[in-house]
Amino acid sequence: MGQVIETKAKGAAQVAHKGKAASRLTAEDLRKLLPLGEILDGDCIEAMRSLPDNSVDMVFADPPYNLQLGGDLNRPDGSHVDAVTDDWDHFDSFRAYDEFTRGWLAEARRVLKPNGSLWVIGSYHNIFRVGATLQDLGFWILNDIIWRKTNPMPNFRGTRFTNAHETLIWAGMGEKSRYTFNYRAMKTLNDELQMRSDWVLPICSGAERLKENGHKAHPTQKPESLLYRVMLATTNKGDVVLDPFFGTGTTGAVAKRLGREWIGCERESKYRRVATARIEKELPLDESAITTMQAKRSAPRVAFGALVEAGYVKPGTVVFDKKRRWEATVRADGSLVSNKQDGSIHALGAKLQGAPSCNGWTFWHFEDGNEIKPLDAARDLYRLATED
Amino acid sequence: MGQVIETKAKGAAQVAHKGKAASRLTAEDLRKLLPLGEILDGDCIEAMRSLPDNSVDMVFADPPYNLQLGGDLNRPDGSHVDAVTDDWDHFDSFRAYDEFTRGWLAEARRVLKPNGSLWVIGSYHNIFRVGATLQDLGFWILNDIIWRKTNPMPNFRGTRFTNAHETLIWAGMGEKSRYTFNYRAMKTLNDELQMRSDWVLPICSGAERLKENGHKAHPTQKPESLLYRVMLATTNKGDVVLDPFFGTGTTGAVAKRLGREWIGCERESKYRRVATARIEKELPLDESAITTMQAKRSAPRVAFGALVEAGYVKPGTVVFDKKRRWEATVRADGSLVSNKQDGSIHALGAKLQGAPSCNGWTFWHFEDGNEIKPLDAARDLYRLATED
DNA sequence: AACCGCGGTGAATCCTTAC
DNA sequence: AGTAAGGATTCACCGCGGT
Repeated sequence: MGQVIETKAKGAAQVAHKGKAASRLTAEDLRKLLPLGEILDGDCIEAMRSLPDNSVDMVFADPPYNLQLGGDLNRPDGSHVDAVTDDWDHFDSFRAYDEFTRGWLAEARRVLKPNGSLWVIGSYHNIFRVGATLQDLGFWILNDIIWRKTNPMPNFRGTRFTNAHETLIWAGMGEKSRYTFNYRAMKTLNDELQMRSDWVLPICSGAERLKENGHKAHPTQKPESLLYRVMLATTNKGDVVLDPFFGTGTTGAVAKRLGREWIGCERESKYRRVATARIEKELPLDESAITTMQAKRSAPRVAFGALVEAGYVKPGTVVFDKKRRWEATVRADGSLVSNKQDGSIHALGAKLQGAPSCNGWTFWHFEDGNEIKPLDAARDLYRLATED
Repeated sequence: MGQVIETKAKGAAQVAHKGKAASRLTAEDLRKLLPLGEILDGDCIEAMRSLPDNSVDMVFADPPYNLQLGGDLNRPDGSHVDAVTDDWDHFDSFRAYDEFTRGWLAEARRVLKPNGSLWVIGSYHNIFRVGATLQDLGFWILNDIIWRKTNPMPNFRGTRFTNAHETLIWAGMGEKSRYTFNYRAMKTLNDELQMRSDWVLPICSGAERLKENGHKAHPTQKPESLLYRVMLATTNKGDVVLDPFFGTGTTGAVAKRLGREWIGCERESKYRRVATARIEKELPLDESAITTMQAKRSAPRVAFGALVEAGYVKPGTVVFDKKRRWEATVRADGSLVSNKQDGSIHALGAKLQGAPSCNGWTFWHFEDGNEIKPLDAARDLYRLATED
């Protein structure tokens, strides 16, 4: 396991196993021909060519996103944002990126078993192109999955919405082909509720983030929790998982832990080295432990603006404190305005009282019929109505 | 408002207003030519042809995505695309959908102002194709937004993840083009945290869901809260919003409420009828309720020198950063001097910190009695006093 | 010991106006 | 059109060192 081999060394095997011949081999024969637990050196399309047809159960791919970043970016405190500027993420045009995408997807398709499935992760920069291309190649999308990051990087310049998620596509080989989906495992993992298409997970940081000389070893290391859920959901124990963009080997580490076989492709020797050492250290779980990891459910935070949007509090509503010392009017964005001063329910409450802070939910009240209620009461109603 | 007109009736106008001629008209002239508050009858590509170039501030589109509905597909030239339901022919079906998509997106692009923006909503069936196509046409994606449904329909057969979200794409006209984004309003709406790319909103149900004879009037009616957030974020009061797939008029209803102008296209007379009645009943909010928190950038610009001239900050005043790592003295012309270095409040702050830039208004502080205040506080006072 | 403040950082298509 | 200057802008989490 973890051994790095040269693509070239598989040259002979490639010829022997390609084409229909492979289907005449038994499953066990086929498996013996696969470089299980190895990181293939070189361009992923080339490397995949060394693998036989119809031999892999699942492909997980984290391709370059083609970010097309502009100049430097600094945080409001002046510190510099460490961007992804590596050569491997640079393409000359959408066309060039599409060609690259079509190339590796076609190889992945050849290598996949008829009932295998494909996962790809990406952002809005590339995921629409990837999705359209894989549909063109005959893949059948089963779900798109949203990874909602609990701790994304903010938008420092206040120019757009915080980019707080990434998208994964899960696809089968065709409309009629079968695929593995461990429904019960997912439901158990999710407190006996069906697992949804949005997954709330933190980004990879802390001890899990691999470092070399104090710097991150890879700019885009994915969290193990993400791969954990992917594999638990759509592979069985002993299945073969191929990752064409292996990087620092998150896929390999999680596969080993969960008792899946793995094959990686990675052209940067530095990443291969880091991944090999990482996976070496990983210990397989025993079977009983595999089902114990539980997903945390977080209490939903409700913004006052959401109540306004949803009509629980109408713009124009007059609100006031309990002693009616101050009055304010609700505006469309959930701000309050009062006599030339305005702000959020919390900020305006604080400003008017001259206090450092204020809980607007309990400070401000409104009339409901002839009752006087705090904003908090409207929030309770909203939570009841939108509960999962 | 709410009147339904025939596309054909605009035929003459169409010729007169198309092309470069439109750009020579004043904004007010142009607006008079637009069918504001009307639902254009017919295929949306045809209907959009009746609108002048560069005349619309925002397009919100909820296109059909069911690839089996061949009857919904028309080529850009208006000709009908035969339904292709054979599973072996999915490629052709995608191609027809792409053609249709390219057709309406191209018209939307022509009609949009140079600094306008486009919203499209879809699911994994179509959104990847739409996203790739709009990139190909030159649109520049600003965000992809996830509408995370609080109450999605479960996956009854337990064969996949619960499809609990839809995807929206927000795009500007090009990489360099500007666009409207009401950052402060969004931050306020989200309790003083940046609005993220994942929006948690309930699906449209209950009293909001339009019914006819006890059955839902439209199969995919969108919640008003979704349109509310879209319009509040990316349009200003009085802006023109075009919806090429108007359906039961959620876009029109919310636009009217928020003081935006709207134009719809809808080929089904039943939907036009329902939408017209619905929008008729909608009441606009009054102006003060529509007002939202304003960006600091929109406040009149004040030179620091003006504060010195007016005596709000006296020459010779010692200013310092919050941690008192640096000190400087105010000179008569509004520059600062510190230990042989000098410059504007911004330039000197940047120089001393070795930072690429610095906001001198918030960086430098001064003593006022025994309080320490940022220069920004003096600017606020000056602005209040010199308000017109 | 537990808590607090500070510094660091993460797949990011991240400014606007005047001259 | 290009350049220079003004000045607006951040959330969650982790580790460390001091109290």
